[in-house]
Amino acid sequence: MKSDVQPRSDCVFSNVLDLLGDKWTLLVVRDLMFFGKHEYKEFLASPESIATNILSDRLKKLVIAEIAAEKTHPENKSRKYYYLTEKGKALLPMLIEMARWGAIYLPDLERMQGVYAKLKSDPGKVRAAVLRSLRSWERDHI
Amino acid sequence: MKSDVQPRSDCVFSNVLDLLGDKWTLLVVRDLMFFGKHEYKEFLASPESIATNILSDRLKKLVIAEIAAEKTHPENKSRKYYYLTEKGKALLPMLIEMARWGAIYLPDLERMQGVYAKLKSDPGKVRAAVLRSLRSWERDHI
DNA sequence: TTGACCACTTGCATTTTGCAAGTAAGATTA
DNA sequence: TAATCTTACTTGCAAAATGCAAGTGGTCAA
Repeated sequence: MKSDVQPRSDCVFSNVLDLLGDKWTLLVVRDLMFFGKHEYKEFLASPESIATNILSDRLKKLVIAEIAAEKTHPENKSRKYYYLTEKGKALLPMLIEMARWGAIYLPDLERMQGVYAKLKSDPGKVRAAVLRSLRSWERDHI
Repeated sequence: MKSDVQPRSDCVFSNVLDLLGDKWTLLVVRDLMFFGKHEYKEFLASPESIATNILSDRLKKLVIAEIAAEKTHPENKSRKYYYLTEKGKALLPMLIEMARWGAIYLPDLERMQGVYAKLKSDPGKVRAAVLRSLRSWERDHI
């Protein structure tokens, strides 16, 4: 299903950026992918302090784009789980390359040194571990 | 040299997106990387029809971030060449993974079929060819 | 000297972002 | 059962970003 945004052209980069090309969307994907965050308040608690209307808007767009999916919390109807679809998990290689670029050109990010070291030694392993963790959570929750 | 944008956090994704996370910046990088475009009017002619003030702004930011560089045209002082720095060329793996994601999830983009086929058969070759082309242009012009 | 070209800048309207307060549904507690 | 709390938002409005269309200044060629 298509986003209702009119594509600017039929270039793959343009189309991807129509979906993901803002400062917040990929941070939500990051939280889903790497930080085991699945609920609205967890995303709100990320260090960048996203605004509530922006978070709501981005989650909605990710669901519409089928990059993420949502389900009502099994025990508490006030809460929702968000999680990545296969389409969303498939963004991992791009995010890994983004992080590898950052390892070289943004080396001083204190919080990233552990991740940078792992990416340097075995990016394949990082990828496998992330996917394993995502699937494990889904087995338990979906 | 740092951008004058205050980072939102010390996460690599957040920092990269502070530089690149809008709809236009990576399209300019795309034109530099893949389409042999080096001048302002060439970027203006891309199918997405970027606004002149936005293009100017994004080129300036790419130069400040040292992702691109500029030089006055050797024969005509009214014109400028823009080209990717090593830092800019190093975005290629991320762009390749973005395109590979698009090959799976945005398969119907008519303009992309040739690129999709090449990425499928030999992404390493694509990468090498792009870098070769960039360096060749630089030997002739910088 | 004039007109064309190129790379922008500018003023203003529109859109997006983000703040802060508020709302509704559901859960918990007294 | 009612009051309070929690959660996920929505809303109104201000600020910032985007983008349109016109304009500007420097350079070049005729």
